[in-house]
Amino acid sequence: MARPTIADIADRAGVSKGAVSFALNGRPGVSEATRARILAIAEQMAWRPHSAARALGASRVDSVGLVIARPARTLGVEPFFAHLVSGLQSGLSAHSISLQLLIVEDTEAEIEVYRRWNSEHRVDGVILVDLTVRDPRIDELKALELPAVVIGGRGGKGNLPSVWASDRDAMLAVVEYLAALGHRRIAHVAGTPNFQHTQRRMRALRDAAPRLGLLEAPSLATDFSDAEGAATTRKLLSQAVRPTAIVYDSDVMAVAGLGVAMEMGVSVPGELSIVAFDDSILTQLMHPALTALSRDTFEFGRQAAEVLLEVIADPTVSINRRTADPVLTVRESTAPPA
Amino acid sequence: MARPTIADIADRAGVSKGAVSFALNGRPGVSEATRARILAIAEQMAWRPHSAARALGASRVDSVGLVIARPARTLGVEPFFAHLVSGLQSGLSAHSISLQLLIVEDTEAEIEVYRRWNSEHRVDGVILVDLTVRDPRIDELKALELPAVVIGGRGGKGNLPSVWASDRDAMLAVVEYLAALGHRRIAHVAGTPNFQHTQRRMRALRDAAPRLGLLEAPSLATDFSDAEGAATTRKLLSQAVRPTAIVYDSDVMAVAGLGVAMEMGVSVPGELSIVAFDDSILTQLMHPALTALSRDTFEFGRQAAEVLLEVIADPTVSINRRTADPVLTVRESTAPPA
DNA sequence: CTGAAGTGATAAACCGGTATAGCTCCTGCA
DNA sequence: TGCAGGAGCTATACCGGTTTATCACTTCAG
Repeated sequence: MARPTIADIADRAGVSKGAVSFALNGRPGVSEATRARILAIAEQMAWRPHSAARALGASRVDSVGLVIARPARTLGVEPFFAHLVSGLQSGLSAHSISLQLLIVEDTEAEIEVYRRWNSEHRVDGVILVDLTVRDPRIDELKALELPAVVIGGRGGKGNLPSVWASDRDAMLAVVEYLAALGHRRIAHVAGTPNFQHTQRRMRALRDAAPRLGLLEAPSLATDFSDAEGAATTRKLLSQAVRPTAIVYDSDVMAVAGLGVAMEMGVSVPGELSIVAFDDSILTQLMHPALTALSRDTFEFGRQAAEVLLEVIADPTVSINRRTADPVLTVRESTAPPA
Repeated sequence: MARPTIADIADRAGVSKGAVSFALNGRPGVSEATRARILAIAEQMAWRPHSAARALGASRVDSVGLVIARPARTLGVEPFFAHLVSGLQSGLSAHSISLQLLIVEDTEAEIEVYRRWNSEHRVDGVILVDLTVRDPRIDELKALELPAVVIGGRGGKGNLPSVWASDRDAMLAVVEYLAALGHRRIAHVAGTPNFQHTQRRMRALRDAAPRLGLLEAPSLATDFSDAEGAATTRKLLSQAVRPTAIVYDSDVMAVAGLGVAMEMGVSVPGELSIVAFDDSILTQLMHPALTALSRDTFEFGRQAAEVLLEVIADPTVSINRRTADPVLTVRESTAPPA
């Protein structure tokens, strides 16, 4: 037989389709004896639910979506997303729910995807990353009534459920460590100021500067690319009075920055300490290896999956789950200033 | 109205459900006038097909799958997959077909996924990557009668449709260039010998060695990790007579190798030339920047999508499409030997 | 003028599940 | 003895499309 249906099982067991459905879904309506018999037959016939049929009757699809709106070129190098996706899948597969992944060019296209997914009933909910200030996606998702979980920051004004770690505490951990080493001129090569996480980091640094007695603590915006990371570093190191430490908002930019330092003959960590705000093989392969802030992105994804499933089950709940803080992994790129 | 169905459209247009279905799918059975009227109403009501309903009646799901069996840690750093996925999606979205992406630990789990997808009718076909020698997936997919396209090599003994570039020609381009520079001792830090592409590269080097007058041209197997790449490099550079050039099967290993050269005081490209078999930001960020073989992975993915759709439409066709050869991007890590 | 073929449509079955109303026993209690 | 109530199961409607059998009507050839 090509592909058994519950009707086939019902025939074989001498019961009705309904009874089989009850038995397979573990809901009351059949005796334990009958249930066991049906389950045994289903097992033996290697029955699997037809996902489309199930999605048609009930209205869940057992599938959630993740849209990433970044140019693929940037993506390739960001270990963040690969780990996130793995974690999400690990959290979802326990409930045999699949993940739809889509990479698009911009937020506009991303919103279009949500509309389509929603109207075609392709997903039960979505995961949101890279929240921006006054993010248009929030209103859109509210309007569509599509369950969603925000990753990396609280759910914004729409108060969507979220899974987040404290960017503020992370930034504080970094600068407090640098200050303890004796650094007083610390620069911050930030990401896109439009992103909320970038803003939180900039604010944390600005707030901490007086308390730590920093003479200088500028945050410089970039587009997260290696090119702008390098350019910004070049500018910083060309000043009459250089910073003695630079904090980069991503591993890619930190690596680019290290390249500039070498090119300009600035020794790391002798004359300049470098810290990356994200850890990856990239930071470990460098010479010197870079001190970096490591987060458990896999676990992040797993928790996001969990929260999303709760939200799908009950769209009224509002969860804001804080995850473990990132930890500073000290390597060779940081030392007391000369 | 929450979500219009074809029944709603039929009501509004004063025709039957069947007529609406015919009109929307561009098949005969309705007059041009009626068709136009129905299409206008559907448009106005913002109707979208319910994917599950469609999948139930017909037996296509408008969704294809890609399973990657590699540890997520490796994945993050491989730009290859991000570009491939983007390319696939670009090729698929033109036909509004979605991509199911799954990352699993090993081939066994991968096969399990194919079985599940097939029995749950979740995908119309799949893309296969990292073909191994006597790959068990081929027989499995044949048995499941699940349309599939192999990426990166011909379809193996099962003769599955494929999209590929010539690893042989690529390797020849690299060693011929190195030989032309004057190198006679070239080592090859290869990947997993279990992978077909690794084998093809090893064979190409071995075959070309006599013709190019190479004194030495060993291929050393690794697991593609940065750790083994470094260890193998250390061994090569510890020999009494060192190779003057090393070709690495991946960008990550090449970077690790460069690190070892620096650590051992071997100047690049002065005493050692380095070539990476894959290009990425990684190779560009190094100092010196690495000479690398660049392939158009995005285009690769796009073509694979195209071929897969053809195979789904007609499972009997056997396409083996060869794509553009990779080109050697020369940077600072290669020079004539001392 | 009749029969055959073709056009444009409809009604109903169907895909594989889920949800529900209702039926048949059996048990317990007044 | 009678009846309420629940357990266990069946029959059937339903989800939103696609597909097929059928039918009314026109047209055209013989």
